[in-house]
Amino acid sequence: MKWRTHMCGEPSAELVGERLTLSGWVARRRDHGGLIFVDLRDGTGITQLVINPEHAAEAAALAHGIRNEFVLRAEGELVARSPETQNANMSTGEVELKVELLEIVSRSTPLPFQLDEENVDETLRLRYRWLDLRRDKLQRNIRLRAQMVGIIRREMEDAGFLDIQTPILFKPTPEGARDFVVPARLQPGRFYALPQSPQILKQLTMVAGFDRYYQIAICFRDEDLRADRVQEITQLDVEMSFPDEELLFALMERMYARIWRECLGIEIKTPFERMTHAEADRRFGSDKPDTRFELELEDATEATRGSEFGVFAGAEAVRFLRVPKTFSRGELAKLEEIAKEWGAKGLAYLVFDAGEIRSPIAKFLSEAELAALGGADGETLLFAADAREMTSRVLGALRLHLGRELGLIRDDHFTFLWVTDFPMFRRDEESGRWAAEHHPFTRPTKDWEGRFGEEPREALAHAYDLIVNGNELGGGSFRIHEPEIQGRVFELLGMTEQEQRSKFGFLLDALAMGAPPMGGIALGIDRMTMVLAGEPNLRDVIAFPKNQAGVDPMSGAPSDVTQEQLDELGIRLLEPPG
RNA sequence: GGGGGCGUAGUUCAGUUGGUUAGAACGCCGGCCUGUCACGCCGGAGGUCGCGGGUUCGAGUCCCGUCGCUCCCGCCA
Repeated sequence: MKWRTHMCGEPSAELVGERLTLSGWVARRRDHGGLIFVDLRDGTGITQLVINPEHAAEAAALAHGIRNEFVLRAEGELVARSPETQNANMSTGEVELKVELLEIVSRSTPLPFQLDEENVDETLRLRYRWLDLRRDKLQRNIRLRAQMVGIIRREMEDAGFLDIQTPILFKPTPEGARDFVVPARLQPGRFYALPQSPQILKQLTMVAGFDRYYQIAICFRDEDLRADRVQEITQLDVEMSFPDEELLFALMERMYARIWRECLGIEIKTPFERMTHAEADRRFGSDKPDTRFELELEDATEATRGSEFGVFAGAEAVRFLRVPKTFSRGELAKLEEIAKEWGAKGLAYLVFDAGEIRSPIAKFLSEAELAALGGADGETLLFAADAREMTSRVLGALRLHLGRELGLIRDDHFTFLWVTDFPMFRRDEESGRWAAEHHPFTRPTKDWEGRFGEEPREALAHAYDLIVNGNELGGGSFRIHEPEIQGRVFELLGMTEQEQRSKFGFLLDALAMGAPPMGGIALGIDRMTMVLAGEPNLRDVIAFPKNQAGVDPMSGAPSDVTQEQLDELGIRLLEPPG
């Protein structure tokens, strides 16, 4: 006995007259008392079964008891539907299976939610994830993800990269995100950490002479969650010795072109556009600009240097957006609210409306200032005057908001962009210390190699991000392979020599024993799938995700452990779990 | 850690200025139905209105607290 000769999405006019066996789930049953119709579904599609008591009395008797999501095996002849009974909405709508033999393989209790219901509570969906995953959209997303990962592996293998696995139980890293920590029974009182990234390990594979490494790696970060953020992310991790940026970029571009071609049937333009971080910030107020629409930032710092309007005169930077629309008072209030959410103290504006300027600040601006700004009728200028970084933040956010609100974004487009020459360091607000913008193993650009320590604020890194439609897909850098440079970076980040040894001694030792120049990239597989599927919720591209509190409503993880387990690990809880 | 939103039947939702027995659709159970495809028709069961407290003659509705979920900020090298 065969479970099936075809999948449920396969029957077509060409198979009419053949004897088929199908197995699948009951998507719907329509019981007419005599005739019974069943929509039988598997991962490939749906075929209609017709059960006629005159042809198959036994099957018909059985079929009255069928309910949604039962698993059936049906055998019969594939027949053409008469023209008036064809269903143009189904790919298999010209045919149906005239059932002769029917078997109920598995039954289902009534479902906790209906599979065709939208907006079902997410906790409920996660609790019964096996049902949720049967739904069209999730089937599509998860299959798309698998297809994409398949392409990635083939491209990486074809380019000569080796899939090398790195450990999941590794060493706590002092910087970056909070570690997930795992107690080590064999070393009482000591802990492993789950890797936030295989960064150091992949560098060591380069020192070890493997030359080209890749891995579909899971990375763990114990931080709060968001719609686009989970604790365990999957990334394509890549590293090469004697790196060549053009080669690396070209490899990624070829890979993405193939993914978009094979998964979506879309030809994307290669090579991707490139832009320095400084340019991205100047033009778009963002380090991950959405370049699907124009609307760029303009600078009025010089033009308003001696302005009577004190807010402009006193600000480190005065920048603005020139929006091709006149806004009402209410709309401007809304925009101001958004600006404030992002840290602005207020929102100054000039509305050039029918020959007049509507603005509470116009009276403070001189003819020369207004001339320099150059507003045309029908335009609104929206200003941010603040520390330069804040103007980027506020106007960058407003730009995105307006892009969406005014329908400027072509959402059938995919614009890929390399952002290069990132700053090497940033000031950590809390500690006042320097922190690595990318990670502490990133090398400075050639220009800054000898002097990054003198002006850390200005120093540029040989680091790059890959952006699509304003989403960061991932980023990479060329690494430091000289132990002395690595030591200087650690020092600048505030690490004593002793700390360097205890935390990264093994890396420094490795770099001191013939380390090749190296560089690579890491690209988020989850986010890539989101973009590819047009899916705004990260959890809908992950088969078994956790909720925002890091709980899996299906299994109940994380859960208690027994006292024996705790004793074995030498762990005592300060409080019993709530 | 902070802010916004939500919580009523198995599910998705409605529920008026606080007022009789809390409704609808789908699902479920029973019956009828031979061309449906969200099949149709008739009947039925199903509710701790998240939980606790308060105001009131009377609370799903108002107030306070609490829990859960969700979105955002912080955080995420």
